[in-house]
Amino acid sequence: MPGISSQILTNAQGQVIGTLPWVVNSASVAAPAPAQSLQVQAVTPQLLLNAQGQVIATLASSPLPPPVAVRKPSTPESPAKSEVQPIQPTPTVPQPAVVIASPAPAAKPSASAPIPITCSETPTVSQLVSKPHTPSLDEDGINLEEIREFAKNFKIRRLSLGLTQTQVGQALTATEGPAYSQSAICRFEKLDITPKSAQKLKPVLEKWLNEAELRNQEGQQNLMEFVGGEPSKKRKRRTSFTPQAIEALNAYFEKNPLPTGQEITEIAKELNYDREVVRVWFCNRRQTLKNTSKLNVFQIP
DNA sequence: ATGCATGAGGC
DNA sequence: CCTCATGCATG
Repeated sequence: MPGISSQILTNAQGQVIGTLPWVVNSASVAAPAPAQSLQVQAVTPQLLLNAQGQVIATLASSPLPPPVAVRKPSTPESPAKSEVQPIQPTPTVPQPAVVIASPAPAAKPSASAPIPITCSETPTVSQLVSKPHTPSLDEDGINLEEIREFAKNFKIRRLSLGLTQTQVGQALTATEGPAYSQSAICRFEKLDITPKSAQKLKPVLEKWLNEAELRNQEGQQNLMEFVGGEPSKKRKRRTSFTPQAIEALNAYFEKNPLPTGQEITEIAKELNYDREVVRVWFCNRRQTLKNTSKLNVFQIP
């Protein structure tokens, strides 16, 4: 899928509110406007990137258009059905012609600075008062909002590049640095992981994505090549519990999510499953509960 | 997208 | 044995 790139529109919070597909290296401009192009005529937003290729601001020749409908670029392979849903118009204030997106989420050790230092001018009341940002840090000082923000952003930008989770995973393992699988990408996007994991993944994905977007602009999409299935140990075949067993296990779990060795043995015998399998089931059950009740709380795609 | 499995680190 | 971070395998 060469030549396809997109322009990303962001609001003051650096949230992506839309993407504009465009043709990069087409032979000429003689071609009539793409049939399915958006109706954002007259508006020619520009992207301002920082050294890391991050979007730090967008320029619009006129007042920003009303929430632009996102056009889902057809993904090359996976028939992915429900990948993107319309982006809800972010509850933000009127957009000026020049909006400065989130100040490059680079290094930000802890909470945000108290009062924004402005030029030698006396701060206005609104400046002092408007502190609407509730960083909602978690117990470990992780900015959950920022994570959610990036996750949402990541998915949109990934799709804009026409990449699947699998491709990202492969590319990620191909290039240097931490490697992650499709599963990891999926879980990150839907925040089905602990805030800690998310924060660890974020920089990796961020870096990779920026590089991918750069290559894409340069036409070369040679970021993907390779992928050799290496020898993998033989795994135990995945156990498939019967609906009845699941029901029983859940019942036991409700009674006591942390059964003792004895109890596990009994449950295993009762349901006629390998003891170890039952033990792992409880472990996974507990883990799932934790993961789906953190960053995740609120969303339901 | 998720369910079950693996392995490291910690009591 | 548990928790955690991850991934292979599967519906």
